[in-house]
Amino acid sequence: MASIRDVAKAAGVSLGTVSNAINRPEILAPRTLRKVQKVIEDMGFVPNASARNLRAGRNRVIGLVVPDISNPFFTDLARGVNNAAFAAKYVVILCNTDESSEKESQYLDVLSAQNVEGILITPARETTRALASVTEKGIRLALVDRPALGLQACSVAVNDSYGGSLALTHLYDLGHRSIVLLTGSEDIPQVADRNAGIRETLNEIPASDRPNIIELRLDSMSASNAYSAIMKKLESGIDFTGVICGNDLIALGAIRAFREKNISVPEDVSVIGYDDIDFAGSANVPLTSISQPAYELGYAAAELIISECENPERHVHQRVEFQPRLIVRSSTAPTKSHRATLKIS
Amino acid sequence: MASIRDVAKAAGVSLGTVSNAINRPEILAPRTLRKVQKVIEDMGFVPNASARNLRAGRNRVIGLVVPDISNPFFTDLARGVNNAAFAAKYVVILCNTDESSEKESQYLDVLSAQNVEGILITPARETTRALASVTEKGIRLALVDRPALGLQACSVAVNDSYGGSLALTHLYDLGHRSIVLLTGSEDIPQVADRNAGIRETLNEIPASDRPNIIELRLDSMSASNAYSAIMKKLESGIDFTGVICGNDLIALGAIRAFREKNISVPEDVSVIGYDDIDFAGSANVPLTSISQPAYELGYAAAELIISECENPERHVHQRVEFQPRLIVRSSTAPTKSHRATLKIS
DNA sequence: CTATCTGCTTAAAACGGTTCAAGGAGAAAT
DNA sequence: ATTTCTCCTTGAACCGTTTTAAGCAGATAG
Repeated sequence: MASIRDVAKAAGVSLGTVSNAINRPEILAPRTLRKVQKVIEDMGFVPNASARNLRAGRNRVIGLVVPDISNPFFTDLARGVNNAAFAAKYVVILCNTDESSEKESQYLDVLSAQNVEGILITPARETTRALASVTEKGIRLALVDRPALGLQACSVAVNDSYGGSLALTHLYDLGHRSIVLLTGSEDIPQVADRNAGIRETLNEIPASDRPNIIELRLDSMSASNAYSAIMKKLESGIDFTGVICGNDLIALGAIRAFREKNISVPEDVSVIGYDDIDFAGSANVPLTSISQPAYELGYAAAELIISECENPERHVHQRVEFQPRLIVRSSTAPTKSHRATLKIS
Repeated sequence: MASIRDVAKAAGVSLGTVSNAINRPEILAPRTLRKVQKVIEDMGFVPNASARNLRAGRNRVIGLVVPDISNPFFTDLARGVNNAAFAAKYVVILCNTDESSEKESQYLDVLSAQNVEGILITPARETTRALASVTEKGIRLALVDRPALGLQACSVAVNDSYGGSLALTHLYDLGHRSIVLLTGSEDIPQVADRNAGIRETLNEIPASDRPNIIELRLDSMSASNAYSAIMKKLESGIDFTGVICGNDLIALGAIRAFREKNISVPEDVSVIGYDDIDFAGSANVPLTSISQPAYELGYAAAELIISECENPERHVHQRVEFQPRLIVRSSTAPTKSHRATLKIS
């Protein structure tokens, strides 16, 4: 590998001049500059990033730590991060923790050893300790889809509570007054927040008109689990007209169960998903869902941390919040009685 | 940030000894080792990777360049790469090229500036030139899901031709003799290979019994495109009993069209997908599909390149090929006439 | 003709590690 | 008591850059 010295020798200048040609071309005499640039070109010289980083203390690398890259939400997020980074000539190290906080803390060590300038993370649990030690090492942090619990850091999030509210309001407006809430464990902050949003919205409704909520918890938020849960629930008859699902796969699993029992969606039961995955619109019953701007989330987070890295002194930590959007498709409809009232009025 | 010198001072030893404590603990006297380790622990010292890399010429970083991380195939692949890397204490820089060969070559430059030890890549097009220049810089290369076109490099691939053959054979065995091939552009090597496999298998069948293939090309391999294509095809009646799809989304789109036209899957038409995405088994009609071991592919590729990095002299380039598997679910069945013959015999 | 200024270029000192030849301190052998 | 060994530890060189202070030459001014 050619080094800056080789270039200097070949160009007949000192090594400092070559460095200037690369980093501050404007201070060189035009003739010298051209001469050096030609040699660099000819030799295919690429400055060694390690040496550069060692000296300058910067390396244009950020880390992205996510719990599950297979989840389309995080895949989109990662795309956003990557594109924002690419635009700023940064590079991102992807760390997938498989929801394990042990792996997470190991990855944090690796990233700090790699000297990354910043870390974007969706912490598995309340990993505040490990995170604090990262910031102590001077690595900037931005929390994605989690609040910055007392940490000096930026954060980017989706308003999950509002997302829950959106779902409930939609079904409420369609006349649904008995609704199954088919979701995962409240250990997952997003789930907890959405449920909180649902309850809050519920309380704003006059008690007389307040929908009845039937909570069904799944161990794992998969289609097959949802299918079984609904099948079991249907054994004791059907005492609801709407289902709010923790994600789209759950919704699809539920719909499969309904179809099998000859319960029509949305005529008999309305089903609303969450995440608006790619396939939601092409599903057998195109799915009404809550869309999360995952790509934008990632893009914004990366921009935020990169601007902090470029301009540490002028940076102020901020909290960016994105709003989820209700995407209405064909899996939700007014209840029969609601349709009747609509006709009357 | 604490440096190795600070540790040395605090522990009352020389800086070389600290280095040895980290890299070759076995040569230190146990007492010294413990003393140094304690100080390292207390100070939370993490060696600076840039300095280390600068000196040692190694940094335990590999790059992964994929055309589309949103594609579940590449997502799984990335998970495999990440896990294999993690196990070997390597770290991976993820580069998503959005199928653009310009972005790809820019990423290759960035990676070589970052001094990565190796690059795993699924080249967008025939990018041989840019790749050759990468190997010249001493960066090791492994091709993923593409043959190593004359390059000195390892490669890891899935036998796509065999995958196509599997699909055709499955339908053939079920008695299908008129089959729609609903796929994307043959510019995509995988598509081309699968189709080649199909044609090859076709030619091995006696002409008298050879299925008729109706090729339908989609601009983009999405569910909605597939839906429209099938709807249009059905306008001119139904002259086929089976559909081989370029991927699972296509299959799901096709099934939606059939359902809408009251054509039953698999009674009237058998549909087979490709990729065996996560959701395939939970779909409304659980999908028969060809499963690609994407995770294993990634894992193997990463292992391969890491072993090459660790042991350059002892390494011989190899070509690893994985076989796709047929996963039979409920979207394929014997044709009516075939069922009849089965009953007779 | 000397003094001052301007505009480039250069030499040398970091940056934070790894590695290796050389040194030192005990223990064992003579 | 001296020599020889063994086992650790040490100091210094080096990796490839960036950066800064100093140097040099030519131009302008006095």
